[in-house]
Amino acid sequence: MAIRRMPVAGMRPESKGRGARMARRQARFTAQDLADDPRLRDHSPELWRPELGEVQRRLLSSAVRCFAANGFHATTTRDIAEGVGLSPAALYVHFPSKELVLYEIIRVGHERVLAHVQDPSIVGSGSSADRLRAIVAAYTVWHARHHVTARVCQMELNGLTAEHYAEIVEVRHRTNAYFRGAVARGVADGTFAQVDVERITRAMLSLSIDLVRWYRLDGADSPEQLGDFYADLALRLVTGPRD
Amino acid sequence: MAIRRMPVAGMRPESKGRGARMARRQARFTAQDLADDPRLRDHSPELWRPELGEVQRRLLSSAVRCFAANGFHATTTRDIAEGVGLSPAALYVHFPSKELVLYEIIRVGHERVLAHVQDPSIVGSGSSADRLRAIVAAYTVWHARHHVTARVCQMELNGLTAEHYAEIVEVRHRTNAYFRGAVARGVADGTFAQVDVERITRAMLSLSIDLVRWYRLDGADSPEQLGDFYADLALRLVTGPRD
Amino acid sequence: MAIRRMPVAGMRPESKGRGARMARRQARFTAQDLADDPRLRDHSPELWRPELGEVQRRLLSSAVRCFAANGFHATTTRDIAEGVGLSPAALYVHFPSKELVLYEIIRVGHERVLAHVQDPSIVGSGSSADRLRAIVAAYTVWHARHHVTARVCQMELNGLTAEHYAEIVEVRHRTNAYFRGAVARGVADGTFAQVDVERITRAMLSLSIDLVRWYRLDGADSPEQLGDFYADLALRLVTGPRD
Amino acid sequence: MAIRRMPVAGMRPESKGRGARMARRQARFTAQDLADDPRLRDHSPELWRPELGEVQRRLLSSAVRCFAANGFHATTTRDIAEGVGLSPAALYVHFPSKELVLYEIIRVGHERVLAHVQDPSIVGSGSSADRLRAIVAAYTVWHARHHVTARVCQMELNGLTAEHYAEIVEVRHRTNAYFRGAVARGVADGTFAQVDVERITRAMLSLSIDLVRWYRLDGADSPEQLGDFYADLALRLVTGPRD
DNA sequence: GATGAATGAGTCTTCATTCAT
DNA sequence: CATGAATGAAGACTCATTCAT
Repeated sequence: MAIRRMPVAGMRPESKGRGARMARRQARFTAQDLADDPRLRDHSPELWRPELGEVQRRLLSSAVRCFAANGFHATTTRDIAEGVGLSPAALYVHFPSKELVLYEIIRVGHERVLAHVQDPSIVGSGSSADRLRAIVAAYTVWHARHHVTARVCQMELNGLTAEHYAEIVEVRHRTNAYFRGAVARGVADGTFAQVDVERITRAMLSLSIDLVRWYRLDGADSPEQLGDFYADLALRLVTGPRD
Repeated sequence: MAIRRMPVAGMRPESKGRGARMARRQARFTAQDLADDPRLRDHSPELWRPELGEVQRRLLSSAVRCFAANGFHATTTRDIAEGVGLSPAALYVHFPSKELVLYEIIRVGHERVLAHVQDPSIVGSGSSADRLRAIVAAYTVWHARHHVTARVCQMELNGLTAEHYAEIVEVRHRTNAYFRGAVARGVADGTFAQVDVERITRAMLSLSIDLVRWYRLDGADSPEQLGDFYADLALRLVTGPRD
Repeated sequence: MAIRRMPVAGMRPESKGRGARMARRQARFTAQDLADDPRLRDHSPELWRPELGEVQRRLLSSAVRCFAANGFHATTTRDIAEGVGLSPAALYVHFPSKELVLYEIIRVGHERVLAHVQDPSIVGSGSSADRLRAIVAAYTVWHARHHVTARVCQMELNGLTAEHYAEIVEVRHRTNAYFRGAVARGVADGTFAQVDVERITRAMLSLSIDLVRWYRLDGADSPEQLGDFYADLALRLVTGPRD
Repeated sequence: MAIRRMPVAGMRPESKGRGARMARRQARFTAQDLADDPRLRDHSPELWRPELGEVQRRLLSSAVRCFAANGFHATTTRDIAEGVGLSPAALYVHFPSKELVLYEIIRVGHERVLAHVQDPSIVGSGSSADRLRAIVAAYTVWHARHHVTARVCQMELNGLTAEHYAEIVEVRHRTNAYFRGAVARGVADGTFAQVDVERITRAMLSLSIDLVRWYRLDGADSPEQLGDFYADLALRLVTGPRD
């Protein structure tokens, strides 16, 4: 359950470094390292907006891997471009800046999660308990299935400009409010115990958010299994203290 | 429950920057900004090793604020030094490199948590339930009381060299194993339900780790209150599904 | 009488730039800005060699405006091409390089001035005074009528390659010698005072050359009026000090 | 009287280029080339503000030579720094940006000229004619003595930001108004003919400004000789047409 | 002809780090 | 101890130019 730097432990990136200059440089993973890393498999290719071009979508996927493994600030435009076999300058043919690559990733990520948990075909129209189950499961499944992208969405927010950051925070507020509403409804209609809605909602979100630190598609749990498990836990959390 | 960039929202850091050049730069918070930010209050000064000098400890506290607010890579040695009223070169009188400042913070942080949750006077020698309660509460209290430092410990691991990273991972493994043991004991002795130890332990840790993203000392909950709350939740998680 | 950056003062070019990245960039005027600027009206379209195609001539006119407003080095091939509604690559269909666009402008400009001041129908065959009058007026009129092009001819010489620069210098030498001859003749035949021919010639040329810095077609003087005025001044300069 | 690229004609900068990559690059003069060029001798070292440090003043002198020879945009920060034997990064220890180096040069230059022509010990309190003589001579002497700096002041204005440009324009307006006043006074008191004050003032300024294109300290005229000569011409210009 | 995509070679600027004082 | 000055090594981004379509 360790927090790990995502690429394969034991593989030392500096072993492939760009020469002596790397010596003093922070060890980092190159696009080469990342391309084949099983820990960085996720389903991001299906995420990107279809109106973007092929190269743009591949650049986004490369950037997601780089940002997830090394962080936004430790990722160079060269890293991103090399992940697609292009020169650094090519990035600027498709995106106006490195920050806008990050913004596109984070914005789309946040919009997709929100849409996913609000999807009527998923949420259904059942009881408060069923509804909460569905929401938590959907949220968890999304984060697990797209865990590499989700990691960037959760951990690289400080690479955004102030303006873009504010926009993302707004989406997060809406998502959080949606969760809080689901909990509050169950409390109001007596399905759940008289829990502290704010604190309980926070805890539920924490569970799913934190999985971006450790989840792997090739691990023990499929996204759906983990979703079920966390949905169970969520229900247990809104069950008041046993008497 | 939003994730926030830690310093006060709405305060535009570049307004105090080093001149026009800052305009184009990624918005960042300077030591000045950070010194007075209520969100960055934590109890880090009591953390540092007593054998360190006064200036070293103040540099560590400054670095913690900078790393928490802007991230390791976006923090300059000037940022850290200015937080103590020194020049960048002075940092090197007290630490051999910026990375070693981070390492000192993260290492001490991890050791302190581990020591804290293992502290016999805290854990006691009660039942499996009492023991788990105490451990979760202690872990949570530590993360809340030192949430700024804890944020660095959780989120800036990729600023470490490979060697230092490996050392930290080792400590984390021991901490996680300690938790897992407490859960496993309760399951073994029948105090808890037959839960999936691995998954449940992970969930419990997630709750406390994730609080570094949003906790503030001037918020609604004191560290102890949050510790109690999360200890309650932990117990509820090891209670099997009610039937 | 100020030297001005040619486009309308107060118009902030970056407001129309290529996005946020322009902010940090040296303020420049885009082809859009320049197209409608009354200060950049001149008669360049009639200048270009008729054997050039329509698109080539329009590219030259666009380039003249860009070079005059921003300077050769601060003008991109994109700027030039956009002034004609084409992509940067299209420039290379019509010219082999950006430098050759500049060279074509400057060479044609210099040849045209020389031809103009030597035009027998203008210079006539009158007295030394009439001849000098005519030459100065013609030189001035040309620079005023084509002041945007002339500005490029006078101020962007250092954008040329060494070879092209040398060719242009040669034409300038001939032009200057032609002026010097007209002054010398009047001195020799007693029409003018015993002035220092070299210094006086330089002064006369300075007057007409410097107008490229401030002249506008929509200003107080028409090219012909200014030509008359400077011709008067020239005669006054070759009149020795009155006693 | 040719306009020349300032460094020694015949010396081809690319002969010392940085290798094959220079082939396609615009030929430029390096700091090495410029250091010993007799055409680039001027008196700039005495110009810089005394509160600046030694290194800052030497950087300004180096920058002046580079900007004069190659233009602001074709000058790299490396060029400037190498002229003082420093690395490119050292420039930023002393100036916050390349543009601010230019601004310092141009601002000081403009302030110095204005102060010089307004210096009571130079202008005296004589007749309108004496006064105009003194002003024109002082203006000319300044431009000749500091012709390399003056060239930058006159020809590199478009390297300034919009804000700095506006400040400089304001100083120029004051200088021009001062000249205009001197002419207008002589016209008003009957010392001069009823000349067109605006046009005549412009012509007088043109003479002195244009000398930055061709003047050399090792040429035929000393600054004072040229000042006398242009003062004579100026008086001849304000003498009405002979009857 | 025209252009979208691509890139080699730079350019300004930053920054961790060193060192003489 | 502290620092001002200096720098090697990057890094984001630009741009003239090429080329397949």
